Amino acid sequence: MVLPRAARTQRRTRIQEEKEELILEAALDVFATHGFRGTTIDQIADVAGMSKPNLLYYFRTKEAMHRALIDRVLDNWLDPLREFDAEGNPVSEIRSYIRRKLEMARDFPRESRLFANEILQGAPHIEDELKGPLKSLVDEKAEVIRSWAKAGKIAKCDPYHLIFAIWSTTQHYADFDVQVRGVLGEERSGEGRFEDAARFLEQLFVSGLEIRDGGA
Amino acid sequence: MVLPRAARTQRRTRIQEEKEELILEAALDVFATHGFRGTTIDQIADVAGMSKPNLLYYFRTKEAMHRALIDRVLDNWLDPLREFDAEGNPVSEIRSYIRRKLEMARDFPRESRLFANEILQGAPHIEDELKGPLKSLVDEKAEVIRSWAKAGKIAKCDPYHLIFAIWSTTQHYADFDVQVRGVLGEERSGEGRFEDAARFLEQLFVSGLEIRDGGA
DNA sequence: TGATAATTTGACCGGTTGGTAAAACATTAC
DNA sequence: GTAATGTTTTACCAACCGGTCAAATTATCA
Repeated sequence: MVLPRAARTQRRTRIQEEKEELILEAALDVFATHGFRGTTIDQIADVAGMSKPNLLYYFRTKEAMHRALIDRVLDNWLDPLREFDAEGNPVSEIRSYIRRKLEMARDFPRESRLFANEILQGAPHIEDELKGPLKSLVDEKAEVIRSWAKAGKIAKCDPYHLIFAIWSTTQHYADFDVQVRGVLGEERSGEGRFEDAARFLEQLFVSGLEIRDGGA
Repeated sequence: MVLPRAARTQRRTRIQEEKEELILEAALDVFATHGFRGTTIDQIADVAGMSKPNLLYYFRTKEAMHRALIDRVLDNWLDPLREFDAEGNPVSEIRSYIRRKLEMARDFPRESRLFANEILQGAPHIEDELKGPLKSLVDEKAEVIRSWAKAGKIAKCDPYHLIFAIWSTTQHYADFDVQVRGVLGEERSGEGRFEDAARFLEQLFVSGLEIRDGGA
């Protein structure tokens, strides 16, 4: 038989698993920097070190590769938020959420950029996920934050915009990396910038959410 | 004569000015959502309501359109930071900088996304601007912020990362608009979200930068 | 009005793109 | 070993891409 992988019920051979991984790795590289439409199959094949028809044997279309990547990334992307614990100490929960997101920006910048590209271009492939699972999870965690505020453990604030602020500030170091490095200059563009960012952001959010006399 | 606009020394006709504007308007639409490589001249021509050769009469290449847009946007993009006044009151300067950036995200989302796309894709067309004029301006303003901190007017913090945080949180509402609206749900996706965001961000940054006993 | 310059169009071109067909080659199962 | 299955390659195609050209049309102005 000559059916490509997607048509089979079960993953079979070792070679399949390896090649699919190799392809997705290459595809991540290219999609992350050029977006869906700006990416060509030839480019991916080139990075993966195989011929285009060979690549198309494993993923029948460009869409299929993109979808496989998006599914995987979206899931990982939400992990740090899932860990957000309602029972924990508010300040340290927020602090460690920031730290985890920042680590992801540092360790998986391509994944972050793939996601950013998708959203920037109007999320044509993941609108349902945004309005479904993603929204549900955020709703749930927003409720946790709201209850902390109500209990007087942190300052009153809109929990949704708090989450947006944590997302944007942390992902900025992956998505806008070129700009960050351009502005910081060569001498401050080492990995140390992530520690500086962590220090700053923890300070900002922790003291920004501290309860004080003037409240609200 | 039949020389396209770029070759002429002076802007001549009314029709030229109108058409160029029309084209850039259309190009902004398309570039902002598909990025440079993902955009086709046909698409732009279509949105602009003219034929491709006609469009190419005004801008000889896709690059030329993109460059014209980028130049214009980059300049506007920096305006709010330029207004940042060393002599003003620190807290209200930061507050109004946030407000201005948020207004830009609300009123010029396509411009923000064009810029974001360019950075995401590695800033191939504006690397020089990033390391030159942009860096210089940020360096200058960072020095102002540092002096405020030294004078005890705001909490000590890394001024570069403060600026990054303001950029990312505000632009988030333009660049990640689909996601923001998806998460907030239909009922909170009106223009009111910008006011909520402003309230939240002003609170976050102002009290996050306030001097307190345990200070930084 | 007519001459001149500015604008618009349709037909076209070479290169690239996403994807296919079929056969050659490699691997595995018996 | 050999038959069946899985993998890779070569050759290809139709559509699309950025861009050109020359002719047709329209605006400008003496």
